[in-house]
Amino acid sequence: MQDNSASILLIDDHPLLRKGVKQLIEMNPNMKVVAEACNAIDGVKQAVEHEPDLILLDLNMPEINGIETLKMLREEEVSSRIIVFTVSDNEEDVVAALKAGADGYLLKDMEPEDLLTSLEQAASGTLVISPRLTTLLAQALQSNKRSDKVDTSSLTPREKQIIKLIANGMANKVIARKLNITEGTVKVHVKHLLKKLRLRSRVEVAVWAVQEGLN
Amino acid sequence: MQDNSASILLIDDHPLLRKGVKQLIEMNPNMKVVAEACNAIDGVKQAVEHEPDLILLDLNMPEINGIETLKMLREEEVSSRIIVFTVSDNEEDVVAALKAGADGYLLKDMEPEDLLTSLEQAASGTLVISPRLTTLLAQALQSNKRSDKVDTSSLTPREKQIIKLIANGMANKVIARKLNITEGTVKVHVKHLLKKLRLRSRVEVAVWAVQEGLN
DNA sequence: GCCCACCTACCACTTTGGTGGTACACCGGT
DNA sequence: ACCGGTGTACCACCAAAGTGGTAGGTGGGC
Repeated sequence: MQDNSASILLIDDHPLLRKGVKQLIEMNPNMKVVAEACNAIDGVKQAVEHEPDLILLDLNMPEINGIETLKMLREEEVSSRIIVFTVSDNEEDVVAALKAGADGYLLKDMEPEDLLTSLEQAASGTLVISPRLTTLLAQALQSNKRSDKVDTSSLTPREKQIIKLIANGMANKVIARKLNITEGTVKVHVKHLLKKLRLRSRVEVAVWAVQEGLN
Repeated sequence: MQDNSASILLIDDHPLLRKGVKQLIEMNPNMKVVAEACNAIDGVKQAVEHEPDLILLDLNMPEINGIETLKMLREEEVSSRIIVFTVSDNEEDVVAALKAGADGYLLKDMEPEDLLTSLEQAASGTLVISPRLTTLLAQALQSNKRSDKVDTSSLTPREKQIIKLIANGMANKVIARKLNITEGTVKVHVKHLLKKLRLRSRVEVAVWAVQEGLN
């Protein structure tokens, strides 16, 4: 806050890389590295102490990995924007990072000048993502299509309909009213679909349906 | 299958645009427009009849919109790759299309040559997405962070823990064993968190937790 | 015509879930 | 030293969910 340059914290277990990134960043007078850390514990400590505008966080770290670190930072209610900065273009990592609340995901193989502009954007509040990851993100959203372990095909239309209503949190009685059938009949359908899906309660049905994207 | 060029079906209510796209596509000898349709019903019919390699689908259509059309095509078990081709860079549209199983999402303001290469990629099985949509997709995945309508802050650690277990489909008894407390105590916690979250059953808790990404 | 899958309905029954209340122990803050 | 929040436990009670079985009506397919 003393000057108008964005303060940055680097968390990465690789000293050489920190050095390089720091040099790069400080070529831009609008940004300044105010602290560095080589592991999660120290990173969280520095973050709490400095409350930087941006945190550049590596995913591959010994002991506690980046995602965990991210969660720890969120627990501490650090207000900084957290940008994951890593070599991993693995779908799971990207999705996990974003779900954990990352404000950006940049790959280490970016061109230096692109990195700088991305960081400036991030500092100004934009969610930044390496363009290479577009397809990955789209696939993550599509998640339903793939991996239908349970054979949803054996379900009758009525059963599918009731699954959706259960996934909306409705009780048997409410479902019965909505479909103009008796509660007993709803129970019959529920019983059958539980058998078919090999689940043990409507709660499991609900979470399964939501995760499968049956809306 | 007769020749090795990719067959394409255009579904768009705008004849002029169909004409333009068709001309563009047929500049590439590897692709061929085999049919056109100006609405959902006709589109599905043509799709079933021709089973084209690719379907270019507009979202803004009278009567039945593109997303619904997409679902209808999936219902018919059409094997074609379906590429949404639209002006809408609206997050909801993109997400809905991908969740409904679109194999691509391209914006109409693309450069013609980029469109051609994207279509070629799509025909060869790649999921194609207009680069402009990256940030949008990322935001969709982050969905948890934003819009905490319910004040999750008032929950005690124990309650949060139990919410997660409920979201895993566990019964009170199972939760009790896992936490080494009595079932009665679990019920107490459930009762309290239902009040705090203003929900009416553990099923609602489960779907809320899953949607909020509390894993 | 008959069979089969599906949807519907009713029954009795057990288990699980949710409500209301009281109570005690622990801990951190005033 | 007292208070409030938290976690634990017990109780009784009623509501909801799930199980087993039987059974009638419908519509499509052989």
